[in-house]
Amino acid sequence: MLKEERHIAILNEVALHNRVLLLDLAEKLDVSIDTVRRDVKELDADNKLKKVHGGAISLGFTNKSLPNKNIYSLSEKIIIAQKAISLLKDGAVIFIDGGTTCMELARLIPEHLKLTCFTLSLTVAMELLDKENVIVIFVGGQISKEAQLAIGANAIHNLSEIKVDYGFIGTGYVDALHGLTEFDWDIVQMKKAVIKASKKTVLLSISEKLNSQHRYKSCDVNAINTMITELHPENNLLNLFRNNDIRLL
Amino acid sequence: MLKEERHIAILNEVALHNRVLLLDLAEKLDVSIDTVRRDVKELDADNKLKKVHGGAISLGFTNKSLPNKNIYSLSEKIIIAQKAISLLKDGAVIFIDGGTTCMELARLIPEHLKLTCFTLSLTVAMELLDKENVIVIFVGGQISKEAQLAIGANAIHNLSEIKVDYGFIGTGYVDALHGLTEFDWDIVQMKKAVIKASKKTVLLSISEKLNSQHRYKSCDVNAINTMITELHPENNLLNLFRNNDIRLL
DNA sequence: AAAAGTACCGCAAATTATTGCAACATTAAC
DNA sequence: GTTAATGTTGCAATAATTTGCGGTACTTTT
Repeated sequence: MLKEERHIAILNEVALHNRVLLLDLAEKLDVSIDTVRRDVKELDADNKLKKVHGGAISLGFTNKSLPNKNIYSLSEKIIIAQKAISLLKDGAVIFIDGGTTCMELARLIPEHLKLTCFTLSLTVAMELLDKENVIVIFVGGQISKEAQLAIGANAIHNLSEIKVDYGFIGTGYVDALHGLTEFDWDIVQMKKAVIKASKKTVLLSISEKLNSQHRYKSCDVNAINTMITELHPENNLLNLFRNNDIRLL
Repeated sequence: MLKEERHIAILNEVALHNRVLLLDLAEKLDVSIDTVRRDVKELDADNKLKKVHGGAISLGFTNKSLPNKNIYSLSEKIIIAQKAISLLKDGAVIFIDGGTTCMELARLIPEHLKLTCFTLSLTVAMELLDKENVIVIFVGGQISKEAQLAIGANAIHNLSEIKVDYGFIGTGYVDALHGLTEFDWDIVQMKKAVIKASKKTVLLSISEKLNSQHRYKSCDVNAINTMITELHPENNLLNLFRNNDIRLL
């Protein structure tokens, strides 16, 4: 077998599976592992793939995670944010949660829209400062370093004194049976307070989070009035959520 | 499973749920927890995520990396901030105002110093998040778009319920005769509330602001306990302030 | 203060890489 | 056609990396 043939075959495998073990390649191509190793080394030098310990990985696969600046699943989140914005009319009083999806919501609020926005999130508040027609109210309290948002008794108390038209929240995990769950106890307390402070609660979640759960529960799914994913409302993945009186968007 | 594969999988999980336990990762990836720990350590070193006790959290849009704007008279402000920091001891409870000088103070707080910091400023709060030993409490309220800090009745009321050891404030204008003055009525109200909430008030001001005034008055100069400029305390420019019982630094 | 959970260190085993070398094939030159 | 030069391949010895485990130190929680 010619070297060129092998190179093409190797690139094929990598393109197909995103990753390949040298041992598998050696077996498949029926050459020694040393040869495969040398081949992969060359291909790596030519930037055709990335050689790693024990195998090779497709460039596309690795590059995707390199630009860390980019928000994970940004395009899906933009779809979600736009659906959420379609709910809003001038004069609405809303709450915007933290998290990247809610951040997109904040970012995509149109300039002309007149809103009053409550938030617990420093970054969301910063983002909203650019919106000429948005009144921003930060619900004070101790700031969680990890989540970059206000938590604690004071924040909860402050929330207890308001009632917004829409509360847009994210969640760490969501499951039709187990409801909205989180990793952090503190965060759960905040979600509960937000839900209580909202006439209508709108959940923003990318579909990848569906059917996952963690230790602490924020609420049941039917505590949510509207659920927005990047999927079409009729999508089969949402079937489990169709039973409850949830509006799917 | 290749190491790179795991790295990508870990970043996915972190991006998806913001936070994950090492134990969960170990189970999901079917490797020992030591391996996951080492992986997370590497990813942390590469600034792909943040490793925390027991798990990892997403950098997300945490990566503030705000372009260090050209701050006017930065070197003077650094001198002032360092003098201010010399007042602080472990366990102190302080308030930090908005403005670029106070921002420098926040930025230059040493890592080891254990503080509880109240603030009205979004940017100061963001800056303080990086300080491991600083508890950050944001005094909530409506956010002024220009000043990027909380103003209004709610914020003032919140301030009325606290008493900090040191209140570090800036001012728009300062004059020995006319005291501290501002351009904005709203801001003056906040300064007053901060002074009331501080056992000792420390004014941070570059010398360029000395002997200037504007329309609304926050307080008289002798309402200030300590005044810090970039000048040596014996400098003649400070003569007018030496009369009052102000400590010059 | 005690207990549980977590992190760090060093070690040994397993896996993978590298290197030098010999065998073989291919190419080029005479 | 023969020879020398070059390139390729497989092998073996050695080096490096990776991984899980045990012990210990450190954190957090109770």
